[in-house]
Amino acid sequence: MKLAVQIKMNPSLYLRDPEQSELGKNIIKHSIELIQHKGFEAFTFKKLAEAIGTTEAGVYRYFENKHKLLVYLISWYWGWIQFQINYQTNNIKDPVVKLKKVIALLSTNVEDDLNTGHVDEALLHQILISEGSKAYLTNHVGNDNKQQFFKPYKDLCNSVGAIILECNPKYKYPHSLSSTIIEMAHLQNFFMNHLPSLTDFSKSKNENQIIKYLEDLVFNSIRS
Amino acid sequence: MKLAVQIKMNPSLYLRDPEQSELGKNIIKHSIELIQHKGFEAFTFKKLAEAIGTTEAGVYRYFENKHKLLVYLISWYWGWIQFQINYQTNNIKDPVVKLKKVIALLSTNVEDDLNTGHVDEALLHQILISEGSKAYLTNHVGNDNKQQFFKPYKDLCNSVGAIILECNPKYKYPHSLSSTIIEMAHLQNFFMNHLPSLTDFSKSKNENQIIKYLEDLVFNSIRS
DNA sequence: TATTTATGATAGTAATACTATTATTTAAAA
DNA sequence: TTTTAAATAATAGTATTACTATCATAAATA
Repeated sequence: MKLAVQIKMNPSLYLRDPEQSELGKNIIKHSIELIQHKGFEAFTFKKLAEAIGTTEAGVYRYFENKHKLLVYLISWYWGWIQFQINYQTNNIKDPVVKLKKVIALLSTNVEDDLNTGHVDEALLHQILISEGSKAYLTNHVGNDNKQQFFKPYKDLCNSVGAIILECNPKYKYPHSLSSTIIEMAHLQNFFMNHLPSLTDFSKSKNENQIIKYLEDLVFNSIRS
Repeated sequence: MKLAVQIKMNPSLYLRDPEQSELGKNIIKHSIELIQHKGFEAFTFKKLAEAIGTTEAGVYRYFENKHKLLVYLISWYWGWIQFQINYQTNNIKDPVVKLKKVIALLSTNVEDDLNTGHVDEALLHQILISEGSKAYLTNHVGNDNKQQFFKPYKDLCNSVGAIILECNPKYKYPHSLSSTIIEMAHLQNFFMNHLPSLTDFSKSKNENQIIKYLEDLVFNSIRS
């Protein structure tokens, strides 16, 4: 039997639930491929429709615009990562070990999760690295936030913050450190591959170095 | 006599040097105001032309497209910050004091520098917070990088990295820590104001807390 | 004074980001 | 099984964006 992982999505992100139809699932699948390949700026609903074999209007029936589609994909990813974290740290007692696991999960290039048919998590991870911050770096972030578009991100930030506090209940900046870990796991990866002189990982381009850097950063802060 | 600060810009960023004419200076001045006010996505050359009282074609004679204009503004800002850092840490011997000064300069909301007539640094600082990462988070980052568009950022990262090494010559991640400081000085500020639950500065919304957080993060790492 | 150079005014194009309409297919309810 | 509703396909159309091109005029320079 297939263990179907279902991520609960905020309904105000879509007009029609893409999980409920083949066309919807195709929109998700191909938008991930296209955004990853062309970049979010060059991605259009017309190109998406062509890739699927439907029409522009068909896509608009599911998503109001490409920004909401991006936020949908990103929310999905955070929900999925949250699930991975819960699952993989479930029976770990030591909060330090737990936090290391979280850092590794956030920094490692993901493999496609076969439990989620139409979503390629490896590509989605790449989208998060290159496009993730565009979800909130907009003029309408306030409105989007009111509509709870960023709840999965905030929830994740809270979970990680809680583990940080388990490590050291007196640490003063659990949320900021948490958002720093999450953002830097992605940004140092982007820099490593595209602007290597902004990192110290230029030669080997190995994500394990990012993990070591983040562990060094995080545990020196927490333990002091 | 006026101490005119001139930031040397990469000529491949523009078609005609905007510093050399009134129209050019107006393009800089009004683009800063418009991008800050409307956000980069909603900013267009047509709106800019209307604000200045020229035509779209007039703007296109100076900048090939709005992305290059954004990169121009951001490069200008990094050049200016570099100058501020050099100037304000000039006679400081202690690298720890120097690094604290750098953190403060990067994190503090800037005042308009009256030595630079057509550039409002306070607004430009806001642009860096909200739009800064869009300069490099594109599909054409490789090409842009080849054309040296990000040199001012890299130079800054190197300078800060050098100070970090002065504090502790054995520290392993000077560049990554440096880019972490620079990015987080802006991102924690954005979060504080727009997604406060991703930070621990929600109530007071005071940038001094960001400075304290970054100092804690940085010096615990360096000194260990 | 002649001539280069920058600007202004105007037009035009291809692509983007949508909205609307109608016909057709598919699936669910009666 | 028929009726009805819902989803999709096909097509068209609009306003805005992101440009390029042309030509006249004003200002600066040789």
